[in-house]
Amino acid sequence: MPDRQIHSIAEIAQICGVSKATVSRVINNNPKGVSAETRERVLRAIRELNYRPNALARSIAVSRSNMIGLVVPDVGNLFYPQIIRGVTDYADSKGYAVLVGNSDYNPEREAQQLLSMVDKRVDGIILCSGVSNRDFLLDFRRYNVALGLIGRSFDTSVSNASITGDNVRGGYKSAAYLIRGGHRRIAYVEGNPDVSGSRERLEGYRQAHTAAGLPVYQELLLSGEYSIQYGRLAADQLLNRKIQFDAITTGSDLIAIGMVSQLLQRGVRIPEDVELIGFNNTELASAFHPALSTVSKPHYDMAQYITEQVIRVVEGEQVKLPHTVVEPQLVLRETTLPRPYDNEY
Amino acid sequence: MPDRQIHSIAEIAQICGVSKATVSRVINNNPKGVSAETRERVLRAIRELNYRPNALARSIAVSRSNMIGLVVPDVGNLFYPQIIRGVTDYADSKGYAVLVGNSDYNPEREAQQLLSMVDKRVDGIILCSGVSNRDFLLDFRRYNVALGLIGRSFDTSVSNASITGDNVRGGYKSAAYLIRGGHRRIAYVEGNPDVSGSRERLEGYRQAHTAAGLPVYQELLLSGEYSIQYGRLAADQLLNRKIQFDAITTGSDLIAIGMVSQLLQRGVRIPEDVELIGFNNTELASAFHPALSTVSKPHYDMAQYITEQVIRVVEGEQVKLPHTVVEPQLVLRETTLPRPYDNEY
DNA sequence: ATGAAAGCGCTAACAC
DNA sequence: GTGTTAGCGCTTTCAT
Repeated sequence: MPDRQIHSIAEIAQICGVSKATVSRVINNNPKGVSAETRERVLRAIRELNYRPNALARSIAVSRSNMIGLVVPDVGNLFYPQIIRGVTDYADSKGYAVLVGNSDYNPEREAQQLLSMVDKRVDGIILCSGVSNRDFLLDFRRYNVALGLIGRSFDTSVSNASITGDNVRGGYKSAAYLIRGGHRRIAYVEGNPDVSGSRERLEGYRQAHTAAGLPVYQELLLSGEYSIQYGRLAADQLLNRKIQFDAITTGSDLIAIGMVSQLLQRGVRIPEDVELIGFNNTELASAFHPALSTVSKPHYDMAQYITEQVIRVVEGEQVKLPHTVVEPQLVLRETTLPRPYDNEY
Repeated sequence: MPDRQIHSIAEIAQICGVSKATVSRVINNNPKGVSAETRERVLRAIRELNYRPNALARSIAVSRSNMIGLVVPDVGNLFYPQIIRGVTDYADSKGYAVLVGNSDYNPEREAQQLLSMVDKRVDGIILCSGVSNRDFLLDFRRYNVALGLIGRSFDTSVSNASITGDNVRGGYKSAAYLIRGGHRRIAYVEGNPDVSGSRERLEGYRQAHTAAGLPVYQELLLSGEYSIQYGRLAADQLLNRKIQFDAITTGSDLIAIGMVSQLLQRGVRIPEDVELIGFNNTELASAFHPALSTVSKPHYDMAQYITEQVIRVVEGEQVKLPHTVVEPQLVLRETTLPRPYDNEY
């Protein structure tokens, strides 16, 4: 059985008959201050003993952990893989490890996760469409960790950087497209109503109606959670309560999938009887059958972008465009009827 | 602007006029060794200064980080949310944070991620259906971190615990069901062929054919990657090459979804013309239209389970059932034709 | 080029 | 009940 040891810089130093400082220099391959031959000797010892420098110890010495925290509502939700991948990819490319946590759309849990990451002294945090209120976040800044927001825009004072889709515009575009198609009773089905994105999309939905001089019916406004299951439930509710509707916009592709699935099962034809538009253009939207019409944003890129910004502030670099909002695009597929559309509104 | 400071135990000690040891005692609410009033005084200072103990410093002092590492092939793949959620849930409940990394099905990348977690001195690692070979893993044990494997079974010497579905049985069951349905040219479409699960499922597929006295045709064996996109591609290949097939088993629901999607589009009826069975019973399988018949395993529970085991070894507790394999179940839905089946083989 | 020593923020053994 | 001290594994300043 080989030696099962984690060695320390002191051991290596002793073995090579040099000081810890010297070993430290070669580890961080400090270009100067160590002769070629000692460097070689040290490197050999390191290799032979399979020595791995203790990053934690290093972190406390330099007050820099090279870790960033990522807190999302629910890593189990099929919307997040893109985000997580974007963050891990960029972080990894810059030598940062990423710590993940779930907030479960719960402000207390979210605060808890955020603080737990502070305890671990992450250099920066990426908070995904949080439920935190402005005051908490503002206060949170006292901990002096770089904070990036994705999917939510506050005033700029609460974070170092943020990127989000324009949810109002997104809600507007999908509703407007349906209105233009002649629909007058468009159901709006949202996920968690506490999330700011939900409220913003609803606002867009309202604006589209107002702009067209149409009323908004309270009974057509549903909300629950961002899941396939809830989509099913919502479809059942609409049908069971015999609420009349001729089209649907949703706050998530997952909800959309659940609804389509259930609607179809109950004999409602899509898009002939009911047109429907999802949200987010996840991988699923195009694969689903029928393929979902939806509102698209480049989540992976957005995740990479916010990670870049956060790391920039960590490393003291200039952050250009700290607060960005991206214009969502309507992607028309099979759950809507074709009609001329040129991204004109 | 409020103070933006991270304080240290020394500051708190000084402010309260006590020693660091005392502050340490109250932080770890060491029940004995500090009077009620000093405790109160210290707690107040902590609260007022918003002091957060440095977990990194603590980690190096106690040689325990309360972090566990999770490395999966691709956090962006829709199969992993369940796993990640299972791991984070259990870890969180026990006070552990989780570090995630992608291996991209690449042995070098995987080794890199594993070592990077060693550097961060995670207490344990959960490796998800890795591509590492036995020798590497065996050698890896030198670093003395608890290792749990999910989705892959080696001989027990390379890990402290493991859990996996019985892929051979899974492959067998789906092929056998199709054979029993009278099919004789069953395409087998896999993801990354380097992953052990792929080979095992293929083995099951072979066994089912052998048991029925049927030949296996090389041209019906495809593999690529675990994605919707590859499923589409595979469907096209089969069709374009005019390869005759009357049923399909796949190594992943994602591949299945891609295939169904493309097959339907090209006018192949499912299940009338071609029956198809997915693998893993992800959330998508039941939501998809038509709902996927598939092979099911309780991934979330498995993830929780392996995390529990890993944490047990970290905490020096007994690990019962360290190496577990779970029997997969055939779940029949709409991509297969109904016929009597009682999980009898 | 190399080493000694102090320091990072914490815990723990021991003394009082 | 509380303080002193050494130590965890590293970096870094300052000598030499």
